[in-house]
Amino acid sequence: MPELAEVEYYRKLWDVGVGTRVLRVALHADKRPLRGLDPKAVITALTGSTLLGSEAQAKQMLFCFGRRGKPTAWLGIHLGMTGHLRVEPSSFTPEKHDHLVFWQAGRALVFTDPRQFGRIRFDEGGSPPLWWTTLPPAVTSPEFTVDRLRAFVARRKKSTIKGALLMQEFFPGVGNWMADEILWRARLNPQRHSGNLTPAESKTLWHESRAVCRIALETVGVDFKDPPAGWFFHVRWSPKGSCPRCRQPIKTATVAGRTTRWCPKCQPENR
DNA sequence: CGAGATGTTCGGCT
DNA sequence: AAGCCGAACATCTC
Repeated sequence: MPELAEVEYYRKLWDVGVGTRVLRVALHADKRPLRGLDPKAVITALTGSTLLGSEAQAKQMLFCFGRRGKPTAWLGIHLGMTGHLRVEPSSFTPEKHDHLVFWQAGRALVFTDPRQFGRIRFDEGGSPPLWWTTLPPAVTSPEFTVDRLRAFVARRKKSTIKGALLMQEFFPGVGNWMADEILWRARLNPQRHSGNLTPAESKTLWHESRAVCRIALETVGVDFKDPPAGWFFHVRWSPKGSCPRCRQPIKTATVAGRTTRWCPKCQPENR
């Protein structure tokens, strides 16, 4: 489920626990999401510490823990394909897929991931870890310029545009449904090669990437409500959907290894 | 029951 | 040699 905006939504769910001490930690040390992290190090560092705050970037979340108001440990969570966060009462008992639980007074903060493609990271220290501070510029940021996008698609000329949009190194946070939404709005066929985009098409791709990320964060990211009416989002979950603009039946194919849907009329192949 | 699922990583091939 | 593709990961749902 989780792309850019869903990740932001889940991050905020744990805000109720910010400023509060962690009384107990439970984790599934031998399961995939912990990726071999030393369970003792995590439990020792976080038990008795206070959740100081959190941030989301791309498909990643960073939770800061500390003592006496000073940061001492950093927990990263990537939700993978099926991960999510939630809050339970303090009487909560973890089940099979609850890989990480923080009990505080009156509540439990829970990370669940049945398919276990998610990933926990953990670092101690006074400042955010390198893997966090070196994430690429957000699509919605001023550093995400049309010139950088043109250079990127030119370099990835053998990749389909759909494939390029899924590359986290340049489009951090964009996932399968957002990529389809961006291409539909930009009227670009997902199977076209990145290297064939005209300068004008690259500019449209840049513009729509930013619009989709921004609006998704304002809707899905705030309270998990659907994106606005008229978005491709609403028809792309079934092969029988029709284009919100022209009512043409949409097409389905595997592009860049992912199920991809588009409007054959609005997004023609033209090579 | 089999296919496919909103993600990443790795190995193999060009 | 960079970069693309398909398979693998582990489980659940339709």
